[in-house]
Amino acid sequence: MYQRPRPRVENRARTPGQTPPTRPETTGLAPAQPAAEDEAVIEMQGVYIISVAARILDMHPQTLRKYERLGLINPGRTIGMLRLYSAEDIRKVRLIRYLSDELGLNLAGVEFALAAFDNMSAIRQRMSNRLDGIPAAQQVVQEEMDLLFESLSLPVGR
Amino acid sequence: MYQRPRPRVENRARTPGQTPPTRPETTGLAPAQPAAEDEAVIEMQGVYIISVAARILDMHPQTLRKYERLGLINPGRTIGMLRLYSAEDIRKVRLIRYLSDELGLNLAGVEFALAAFDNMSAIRQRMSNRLDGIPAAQQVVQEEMDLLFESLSLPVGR
DNA sequence: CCAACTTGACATGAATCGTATCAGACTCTA
DNA sequence: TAGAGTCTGATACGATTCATGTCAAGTTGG
Repeated sequence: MYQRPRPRVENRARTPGQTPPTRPETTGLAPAQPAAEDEAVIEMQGVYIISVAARILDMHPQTLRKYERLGLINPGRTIGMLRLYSAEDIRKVRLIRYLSDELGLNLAGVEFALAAFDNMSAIRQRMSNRLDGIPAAQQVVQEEMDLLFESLSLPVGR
Repeated sequence: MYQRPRPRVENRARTPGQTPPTRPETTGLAPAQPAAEDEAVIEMQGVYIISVAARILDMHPQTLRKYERLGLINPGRTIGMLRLYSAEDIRKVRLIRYLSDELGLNLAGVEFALAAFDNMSAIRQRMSNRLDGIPAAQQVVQEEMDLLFESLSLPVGR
């Protein structure tokens, strides 16, 4: 696990379009601003540069870069190529970490699982669409596919 | 990969109920009988003790024991506790090997994938049952779930 | 301006995996 | 019944993977 100098989080939610906050990504540097919200509580809706995302996730920036290199995540970029992590990206990394740390999957397994989730979501949508005129059947599919996702014992919020 | 002394396979298909053939499981011992059928061609319908199963699969017996210890497979047993591998067991090991060797999953990932397959199969069956009175919907579910399984790019026959 | 970012390479320690071996007891075929 | 083969359980090995860490040289942006 990425070792924090102090259990502190200071990144505030920001609206997209603004310039990202610049903060050191290296270890050992004390935060310049006091924390206002807990990591597990903050309502994320902005975008963050890699050092901020790493601090939110309590992971090493190199780990995030590696995930991107492997195609597991796809954070946006500034015009100058700086990585920008959205709330969705953060959520996805948390899922990756869950699959890796809690379930013990290696990154090939994580890739397989993520692809399976995507395929399941897509098929679910396709079935729902095709059953548009049969509400009863739509209901069955919704319920059963919900069960299927639950059976994978994933953390809340996908 | 389990290194064979010679690329030879001599196990014949046997009907269940008969006593299993006894053959050395250790490496370096030359087969006592010449091969009659190719591994990839034989129609398997019998049960095999571990040394024979290992030879069919070209894997080390210890690997098969480890898979069982991890709950990945569940070969039957003789009254005297000798492992008996059915054709279904052999097929499952081949799937495990595909997930491991070709897709690069570790054993935790294999376990996750196998469980996901089982859950998908079960949900598919449940949906089909619940849509018993709506053939059109049943058809949709069958087609889409087929697509879902295909999307996992598994080797033929599961 | 200059701190923080970029890419790319390389190193480390811990963990995993398939394979391998050993000991002592048990099974089952010939 | 002799003995080849299997059983459980432990331990060990080299190769590989993973998260982390560091370095260099160049670029971005408050």
